[in-house]
Formats: sequence, C-alpha cells, structure tokens
Amino acid sequence: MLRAMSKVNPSREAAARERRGLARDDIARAALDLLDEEGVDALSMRRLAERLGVGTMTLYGYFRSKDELLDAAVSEAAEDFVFTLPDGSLRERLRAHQQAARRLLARHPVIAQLRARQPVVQPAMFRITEGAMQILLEAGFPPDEAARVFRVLFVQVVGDALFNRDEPTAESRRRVRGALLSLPEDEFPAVTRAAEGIAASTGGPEQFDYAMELILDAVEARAARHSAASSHQ
Amino acid sequence: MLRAMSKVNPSREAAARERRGLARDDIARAALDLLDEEGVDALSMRRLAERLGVGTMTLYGYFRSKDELLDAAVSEAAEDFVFTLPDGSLRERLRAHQQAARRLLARHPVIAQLRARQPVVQPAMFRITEGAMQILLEAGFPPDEAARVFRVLFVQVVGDALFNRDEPTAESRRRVRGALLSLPEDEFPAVTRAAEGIAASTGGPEQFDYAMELILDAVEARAARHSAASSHQ
DNA sequence: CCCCTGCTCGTACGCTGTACCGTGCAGCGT
DNA sequence: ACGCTGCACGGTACAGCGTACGAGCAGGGG
Repeated sequence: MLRAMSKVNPSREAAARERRGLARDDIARAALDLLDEEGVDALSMRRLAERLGVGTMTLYGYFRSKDELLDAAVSEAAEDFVFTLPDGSLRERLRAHQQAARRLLARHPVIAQLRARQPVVQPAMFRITEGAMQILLEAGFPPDEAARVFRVLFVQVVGDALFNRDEPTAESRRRVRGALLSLPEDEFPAVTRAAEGIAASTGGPEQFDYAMELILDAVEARAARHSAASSHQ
Repeated sequence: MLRAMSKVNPSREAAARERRGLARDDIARAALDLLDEEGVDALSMRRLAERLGVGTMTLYGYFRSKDELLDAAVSEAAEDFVFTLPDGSLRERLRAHQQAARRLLARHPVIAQLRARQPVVQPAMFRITEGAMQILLEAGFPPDEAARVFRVLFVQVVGDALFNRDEPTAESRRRVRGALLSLPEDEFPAVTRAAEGIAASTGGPEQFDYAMELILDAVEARAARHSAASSHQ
C-alpha cells in the first residue's frame, strides 16, 4: 500500500485533471476575484466552491489548506504587476517602479493584507524585487546595501497600502480630526496643533508621494557617494 | 420602554461591577497577555472567559464586540510605551523615539498585526504620535509637513515589525536564500546576485537601523532647509 | 418584605476549516 | 469487450468560532 507504486502512470493524474476544466490557476484566480470584490474575510472555502460550481472538499484536491490557496491567490495577483525598466536617473527609475507597485496594491489591496499574515515567498513576487534590484545595482550600490534599500522601499509601499488604505474621504478625515481634537490639549499640544495635517497624512496619493520623494532624497545621496567611490578607485 | 429612563441611578452599575473584581481594564489586560503569549489567532472569547473564570457572554457586558475588546487590548499595550523626550539633535531625538517605538512593538507584536486590520484611533496610541510631533515641530517643520514626516516614520516602524518580524535565524535565512537561489538565474539576475543580502535584509535590528538612518538623512536635510528659511525671514 | 433592575451566563444558531470516507467514472490490462 | 483499479469528487461530520436571546439570580430602594 505504501509502496511508491502510485506513480506508475503520471499521465493519469494530468488526464483526470483535464476532464474537468478546473485547474489550480483557475481556482486561484477565482479566489482572487472574490477577494478583490468582497475583501479578505469574505473568502471561505464553501463560498469559493459554490462560485466555482464544485463541492467544497474538491478544492482540497488542489490545495492542501486554505493558506496554500491564499498564497496562490497572491501569486496570481502578482502576475498583474506590469513594469518595464525605463531610462532616466536613479530617482526617475525608482519612482516609476514604486508607482507600478502602488498601482498593483491599489488594484489588489488583499496582497498587503495577506502579506501581513504570512511571508509569501513565491516566484511571482520576486519579479517585483528583481526590477528594483536591477535599478539599484546599476546605480552602483553593492548588493548588500541594495537589498537594504529595497527593503525600506518595500516596507514603505506595502505599509502605505495597509495603513493609509482609506483615501481621505471628507468623512473619514473628519472622523480622524474629530478624534484628534477631542484629546486634552494640554496633554497633546503637538498633536492638536497639527491635527489637520495628521488627518490629511493618513491616506491618499499625496502622502505616498511625499514618502517616496523623502526616501529617494536619501537614496540618491547615498548612490552619489557610491558612484564617487567607485570612480576614483 | 425606549424612554431615556435607564440612567436613573448611575451608581448602581458601578456598584454591581465592583461586586465582581472584574473591570474593563482587567479584561483588556488579560486579553493582551493571551495575545502576547499565544498570538492573535489564539484569542477567542471562550478561551479568554475561561482564563478569567467567567462565562463567555459576561465579556459582552463590558465590550460590545470582539473588535472593541481588541481595540482595548491594543490601547492597553500602548500604555507600555515609555519615552521621555531627550536633549540632543533632531536626529538623536527621533532616533530615540523610534527605538522606543520599536521596543514597544517587540514586546507586543500584536499591536502591528491588529493595527493592520483596523485603524485604532485611541488616546493611548496618540501618546506615541505626540512625542514625535513635538520633536518635529520644535525642529521647525510646519505642522502639515511634520505630520507627513511622522507618517513615513510610523509606516516604517510598524511595517518593520510586521514584515521583518522574524529575526533572521540561521534557519529562516537559509529558507529565504534557498527560495531565492531556486529562481531561474537568467530571469532574475539581480535577485540571485544579491540573494545573500536580500535574505539578510528581511529581518533583524540591522535592517531597522539602516532604514531609520536612511530616512533620518532626508529628514535632517529638510529640517535644515526649514530652519534656514525661518532664520532669514 | 417585595419588587425591580441589573449583571451573569447556558443554550443555540449560523458560520468556519478540514478529516474521513463512500461513490462513480475513466483508463488500462487481459 | 470486460472487469479491475486508482483517483477525483463531494456529502457528512466535528470542533471551534462570534454572538443573539433570555432565564436566573442577587442586591438595593420603596
């Protein structure tokens, strides 16, 4: 029974899969659609199976667990990352890359939320890493520092998608400002003084752009140091 | 029935609460302990009630929902933030503040995870904001920009706690590096070249320190611009 | 003393992820 | 052509979740 004889005919499995039109990617894509439409809490194995017109347990023939399915959904989402390395300065190139990442995260907000639960080390995700690393290496950063710089940008862009999620609607901004202004002014002088700015900084493209330009200032400065060092060596 | 007569004797409620030794804060603290010990998925209303020696539904006399309880637990955690504004340069002060924030998030990792789910606008959290805003305002930043700078730092420190959670154990780093090196080298030249650095950059205090120093470079530069502008006005 | 008001919490409902296992069919060997 | 066999499928079941409902009960005010 436990003999390794089950693989006598490997085409059997593939053939059986093909009978049904169902494939691993189809399920992952359907899961992603559901996630995009209704959010991360709305995805249950039963709902997804129903939507696909199959039994719940059928899904476990393709994925060992719900977590594995979520991983696949994130990979599927990462396929939508479109970026072609442009010409230009380091700053312009990194800016273009980060904007592409932001667009991806805006289209699939679940990526950030799921990434916060599990690390997700999948090839599709590394396509994003690859783009940024090429830019940084070509700018003269040594590999180790390039990785550190990338990580800072990564944390910022995903963190922005997570924490600055709500674009500052008039309503949501008012709510934040209300909370801020209800604080005792003597205990929170700085916060109350800047209440308006804090409410504005909790979301929206302006905050993202500010964060990127700020960090790119520093990255550019360090790049200059590196290229200077390499040129007079 | 719907008359607002229920508040005839407000002391009754408090007295009844006092009979039992149970108070809102006690429950929140117990929830936080459970979260710290066993993680966010381990906290269920049943388990928490059992640990407190009360019936499950009793908790709903103190909190309208589990989410409200989680909010209170985060606030409780935020009480552990200890920071006294030091003397020194802008850089030194911000560094001290961010290190304090990092210590808090290391002691209570759930803060970051729960913050990723819901915004949590609670007074206790604003104590952290207040410290940073004081530093930035005193350094000459106008309130709106101070808020933006704070937000960048906030995203970085919470994002670091979330995404760079695992300190790079030899084991975990090996796993990441393994995933990186299994990528096709011709498709991912930059990633494979910097694989070692990428694995190292996914966690640990070195990455956090690098991120902070990088961002502080840029913050310092902008602060100089502001203080220069205000001095010759 | 009795009633009334409030906290407490047992029970129950609808949901979750998934282990187990019976069913039926497609493909191969004879 | 026929029977066997391996496997995809999915119904049922279980443990656990958040929480609505309402019964029970104790303590204070009339």
